[in-house]
Amino acid sequence: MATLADVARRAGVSTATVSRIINNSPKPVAEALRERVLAAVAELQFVPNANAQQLARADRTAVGVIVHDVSDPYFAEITRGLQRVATDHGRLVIICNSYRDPERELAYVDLLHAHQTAAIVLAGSGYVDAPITARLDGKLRLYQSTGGRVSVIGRHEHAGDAVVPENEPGGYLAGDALYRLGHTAIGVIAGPRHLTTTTDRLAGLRRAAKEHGHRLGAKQVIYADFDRNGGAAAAATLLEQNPALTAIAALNDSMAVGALACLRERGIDVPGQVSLIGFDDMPISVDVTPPLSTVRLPLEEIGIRAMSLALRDGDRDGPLVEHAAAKLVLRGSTAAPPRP
Amino acid sequence: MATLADVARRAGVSTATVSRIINNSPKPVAEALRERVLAAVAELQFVPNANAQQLARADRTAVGVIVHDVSDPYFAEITRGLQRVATDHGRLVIICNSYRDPERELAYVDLLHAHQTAAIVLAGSGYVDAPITARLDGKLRLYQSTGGRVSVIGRHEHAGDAVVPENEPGGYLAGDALYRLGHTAIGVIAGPRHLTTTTDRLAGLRRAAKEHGHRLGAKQVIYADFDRNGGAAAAATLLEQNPALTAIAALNDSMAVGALACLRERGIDVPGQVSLIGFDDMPISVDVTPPLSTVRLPLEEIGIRAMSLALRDGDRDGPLVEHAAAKLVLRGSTAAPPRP
DNA sequence: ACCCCCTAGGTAAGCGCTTTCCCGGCAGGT
DNA sequence: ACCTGCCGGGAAAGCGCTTACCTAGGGGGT
Repeated sequence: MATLADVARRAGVSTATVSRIINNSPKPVAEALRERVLAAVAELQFVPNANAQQLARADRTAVGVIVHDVSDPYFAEITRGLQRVATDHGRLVIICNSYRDPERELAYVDLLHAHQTAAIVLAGSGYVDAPITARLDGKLRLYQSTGGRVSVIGRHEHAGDAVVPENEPGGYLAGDALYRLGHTAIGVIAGPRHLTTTTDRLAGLRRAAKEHGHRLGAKQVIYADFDRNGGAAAAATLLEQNPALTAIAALNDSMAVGALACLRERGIDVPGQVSLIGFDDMPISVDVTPPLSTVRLPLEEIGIRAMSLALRDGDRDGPLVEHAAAKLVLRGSTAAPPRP
Repeated sequence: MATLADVARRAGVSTATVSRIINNSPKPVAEALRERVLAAVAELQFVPNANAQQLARADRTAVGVIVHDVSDPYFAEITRGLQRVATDHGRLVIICNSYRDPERELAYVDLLHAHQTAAIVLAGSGYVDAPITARLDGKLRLYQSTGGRVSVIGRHEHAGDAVVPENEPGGYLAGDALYRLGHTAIGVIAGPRHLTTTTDRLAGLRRAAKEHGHRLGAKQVIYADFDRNGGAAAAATLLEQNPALTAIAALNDSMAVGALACLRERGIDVPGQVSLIGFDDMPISVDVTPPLSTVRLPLEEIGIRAMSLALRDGDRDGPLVEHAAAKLVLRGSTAAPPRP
C-alpha cells in the first residue's frame, strides 16, 4: 500500500509538498514539482488513506443517515432526497438501517459519532418509549456538543433541526374523506403500537371520527406490521370482527395494498362494497386496481429539506422546525358506501 | 470532545490501560481499575474516535457497497440481503449510489479504497464500454492488491468473486414462454443500451426468437430508461410502430408496470389483446392487475451470497463465481394471442 | 532466604496524513 | 552593494488511538 511518504520519496520532495499538491492547497507550488509529484502518484497508484486524513484534518465531511430500512419504499424515497442534496454538496453519505430496533439505532448514533460524521439525519418514526427516547436524546446532544449537526424527520421531540410530516393532519384528512362520503362503519389498519407515526396518524383519524360524531372502538383498530402482509392479515381480522364494515383506512400504502389483495381474494368489490384509503402515496399506489386513494406526503422533498437543514451553516438561530404538508389524493378506491 | 487521554487522566491510569479496557483486550486488568476507568468513560461520555482507531489498528472492518440506486426496488432487495449478512458479521456497510454513472462509480471505488474498507461489493449492471470497464478493473485490482476483497453481482468480467444472475437464460425463458403461447408479433421494451443487463437479457430473448424461427427486428425493440415511465413511453412507441403486436416483453418489472399503465390507458385488454411479461419479480408484480407474469431472480439471496463471498476468509482457491438461476413465473398477464 | 518467572501496568513508538512554523534564496528598493 | 520583504519548500509537531516492549513487584520453588 503506497503512502504519502512513498510518493514524496519517489518524487524527491517532502511529504508536505505532496500533501499540498494532492489537496491542491492555496499554497503555491512550482509547476515542475507538481508534475513530478503527480507522475509519482500515478506510477505508485497512490490512494490517500482517508482515515489518516480525517484524523489530521479538523473538518468533518461525511454525513450519516439512520433509517428504518432503505428497502422500504417509504424510506427509499426519503433517502433519494437526502442523497441528492448530500451529493450536491460533495458529501459522502453513510446509510444505516435500524430495522426499527431502538437499540440498533442507539448503537448507530454512537458509530456515526465515532466516525466523526459532520451530521446525523435520523429518519423514520420515533418510539413511544420514554427511556429509549431519553437515551437517544442524550446521545444526540452529546454528539451536537462535539460539533455534530443533527436533523430529524418526524420525531420533533429530539434535539436538532427537524422536518416533520403532518401525520396527525394527514390522518384527519383520510378520516374526514371517508366520513364525508357517508361511511360510518370504518376500520383502521394501524402500524406497530410503539411507533409515533402510528399514534399520530391514528390520532388524526380519531379526531375526524369525533368531529363527525363517531368514535373508533377497539375492534375497529388493528395493529399490525407496517408492510403488505401485515396489512393483509389485519384486513382479514377487521372484516371478521366488523361484518358491517364499509371502509378501511390503512396507515400506510404497503398495508393498504395488502388489504386490497385480501379484499380481492374474498371477492369484495373495492370501492363498491368497501372503500379503502392508504397513506404516503407510494409509487405503487397508482398501479394497483383500483388505484389507491391515499394521503400524499412529499417524501423526496422531506429528504431534501432534512439534508439541507443538516448541512446548513450553523444553528445560531436555534433549531429549525419545518413542516411537510399532507395532501389528500382521491383515486379509485374510495366511494360512497353501498345502499343497504 | 473527550479523548482517550482525558479518560486516562481522570481515572489516574495510562492510556494503554484505558484502551485495553475499552476494547476488552485479552490482557488482564485488575477489576478495581476497570471499574474506575469505566466510570471515567461514563462521566466524560467518551466516544472513541473511529478514524484514529482505524489508523492505529491494522484490521479493516467496514464494507462498501456500490449500487445504482437503493431506492430502486431491484437494488433495495439486493441490499437487504447484503445488509443482513454484513450485520450478522458485525460489519458496518457503507452504501453508495452511482445513479448509473460510470464516473461516479469509479470515484466511489477510490473512496471506499481510501476509507480502508475490508471489501467492496459492486452491484448492478456493468457497462458496455471497454475503456470504463478497464479503468474500473484497474482500480479494483489495485484495491485487491492492498488487501481489499471484491465481490461483484453480475459483471463477471471483473476481478474478484462474483454472483451472476442468469440474465441471458432468463431472457430466453421469457421469450420462449411467449412464443410457446403462440405469439409471433412480439415487442421488447429494453433498458439502456450501454448496460450489460440489457444486452444479456435481450440476447436471451433473441435466442428464443431464433429457436422458434423468428427474429426481433429493429422496430420491435425499444430502448428506454429502466423505470416505470421509461416503460410507459416505450410501450406507446412499440404499439405505434407495430399495430399487430400481441405480446410485449419488458426487461424489468418497473418498465412492465409502466407498459401496463399505458395499455390500460388505451383500453387494451391484458392479456386478452396483448400479453405482457416482465423481469425480476418485484414485490409489486403480484399486486397490479392483472398480476404480472415475469422472470424471477432471487434478489435478496443474490445479495446474501455476494456479501458472504466478500466476507469469506481468503481467495486461496482463486475467485469464485456463483450463478443465480432465473425462474419463469406465469401469472395473469400472459395468455394465448387473440384469434384474428 | 534467594532467585526466577510471571503478571499487571506503563512507556513510547508508530499508524498516514495535515499544517504551522521556519529557513534559505531571490528580487527589488535605496 | 546592502538590506528588506517575499515566496517556495522542508522539518516536525501533532491528530487520537493501539500495541510491542519494558519494568517493577510479588509469589512460588528449591
